[in-house]
Amino acid sequence: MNTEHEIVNFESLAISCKALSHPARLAILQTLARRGTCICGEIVDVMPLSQATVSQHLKILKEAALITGEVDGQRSCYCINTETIRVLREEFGLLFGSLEKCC
Amino acid sequence: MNTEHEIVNFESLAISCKALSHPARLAILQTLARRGTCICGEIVDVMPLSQATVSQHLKILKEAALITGEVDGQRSCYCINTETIRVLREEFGLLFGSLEKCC
DNA sequence: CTTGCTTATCGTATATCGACGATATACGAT
DNA sequence: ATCGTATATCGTCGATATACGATAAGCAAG
Repeated sequence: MNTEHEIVNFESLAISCKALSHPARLAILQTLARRGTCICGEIVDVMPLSQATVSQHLKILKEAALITGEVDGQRSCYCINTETIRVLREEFGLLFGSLEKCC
Repeated sequence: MNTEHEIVNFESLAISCKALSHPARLAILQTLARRGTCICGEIVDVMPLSQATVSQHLKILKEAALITGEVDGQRSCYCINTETIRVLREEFGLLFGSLEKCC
C-alpha cells in the first residue's frame, strides 16, 4: 500500500548483516533454529568459546534483534526473532529482486 | 543428491554478511542492481564518499565475490555476481528454513 | 612524451571487533 | 547468611575496519 515500504533501509539492514557476520553467531543461530524453542547456556557447551565470549555474541545478536532473550530463574532463555529474520529476507528481496540480467 | 549440500558453511556465509554489513556497500549494490548492467565509477558521483573510500568498498565487495569487476580501457566496470547472491539466499533458507514455531 | 582523466593503492589516524580472565550479579538450595 | 551455579559485564589487548589525502598506475588524446 505504502510506496515507502519498497525502500530498503541500508542502516538497519547493515546492522543485521553485521550481527550475522561472524561464524560463531551463525552457529548460535543455527542451534537456536534447530532446537526450535528457547535455549539457555547449553550454547556455551556446544561452542568452542569461553562463557564470556558466548555471552558477548548473544548480546550482539540480541541488540540486533535477531534473537530475543528472557530471564528464567537463574537461567537465560534465547530464541530466534522470526520477525526480524522475515524482514531481513524481505529486504534482500527488495535489494536484489530486480536482478536477472547482467554483464 | 549430496547430503552435504544441506550444511551451511558458516565461514563463507559470514564473509558474505561482513561484506554486506556497511550501508555504503549496500547502497553500491543497489545502484548496481538498478542499472542492471555494469557500471564504472559513476558510483563515486552517487556516493557521499571520497573516490578512495568507494574504491576500497568496491574491493571488499569484489573480494567477497558479491560483485565482479573488469577493466575497460581506463575505466572499471562492476557488476553484481548473481550466483553469489543466489547462494547467499539459499544458505539463509537452510539456516532459517526450519523455523516457524518459537517461544 | 606530456597532459588529463580514471581508478587503485599506500600510509595514517581513529574506531570498532573479538577473545578471554576476572569480577559482579542474580538466584536456588541448604 | 552462605554456598554453588548460571549469566552478564568489565577491562584489556591485538587485530581489523573505516575514512581520506596523497600518490601511483594505466590509458587516450594531442
